[in-house]
Amino acid sequence: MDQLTDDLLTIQQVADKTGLSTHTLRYYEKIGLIQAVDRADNGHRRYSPGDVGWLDFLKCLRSTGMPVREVKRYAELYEDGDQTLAERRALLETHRARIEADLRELTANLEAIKYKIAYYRELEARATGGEAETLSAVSN
Amino acid sequence: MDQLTDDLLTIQQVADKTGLSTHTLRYYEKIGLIQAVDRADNGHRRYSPGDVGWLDFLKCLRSTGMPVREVKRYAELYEDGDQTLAERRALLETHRARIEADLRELTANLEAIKYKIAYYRELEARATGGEAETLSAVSN
DNA sequence: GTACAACTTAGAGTATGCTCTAAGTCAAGC
DNA sequence: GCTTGACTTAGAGCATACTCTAAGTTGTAC
Repeated sequence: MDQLTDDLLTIQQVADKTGLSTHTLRYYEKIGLIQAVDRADNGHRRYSPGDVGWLDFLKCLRSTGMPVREVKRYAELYEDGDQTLAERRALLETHRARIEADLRELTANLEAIKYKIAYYRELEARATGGEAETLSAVSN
Repeated sequence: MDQLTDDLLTIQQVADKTGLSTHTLRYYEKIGLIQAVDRADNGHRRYSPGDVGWLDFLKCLRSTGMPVREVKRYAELYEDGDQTLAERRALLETHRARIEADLRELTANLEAIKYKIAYYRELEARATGGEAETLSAVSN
């Protein structure tokens, strides 16, 4: 059970490769995030390189916060072929805008946290005897 | 019920100001993310400017993905006074590193999505008759 | 004095996304 | 021929974080 014909992978191999658990891989298939995967004669899943590519992109969408139902919509559009290209692109562009907004917010909040860290550092320095420049007050 | 003495705010005013729902404000207090808020004679909450400042920072921590239990830990340390400064700072620095990692991942995934969008754009252009440069293949 | 709106509580319910369990099949190695 | 390990299924369970409900109190406005 090591070298399969073609480049077909077992569910465990795909789990190792993608970082998704075998549970999650079956779950994603069940809810339609990935189309029915081919089976070996014994009923075991055999993932094609295309399946793995899709899973990689799916992971990218999920880890950037696209909700499962939207990934599912995207997957459905994909199955409907080329006539859905524009709609798929629109979906991705909406998501892209969301990510860019998230990045801006995350960056701004990061600055606030860095500022607080600097403030704490100053308080600690003062507590251990040193005298320092004063950052404008930020409590808590 | 408009102008209260001092700068104390009702729960609704704080909700409007912070964007957290009144439900969430009570929930946060119940689970210890914010210490017991002062009460008016009738038992209604009266939020001080300090409470609001803490809620703002709390929001910053939560929206950057710090888990509730960790925010709670931070809140507890804060209540224990100055001797917890170093620990609080350590907590924030760990969180900061997490945010920076998230930013890197988000940025990388954004690039992949932008690339896919560009690929779709090219396919669409080709479909409507135009001939274009070929981006190296990315399916799905 | 009664309607109304804003608040109070404890605790139940919901949304999202997995994650795990139980029972069973199957092929390979000893 | 029996153990072992990887797989299969349906469906239950769990983690996180709210979000809402029901029943009750209070204070002002008419």
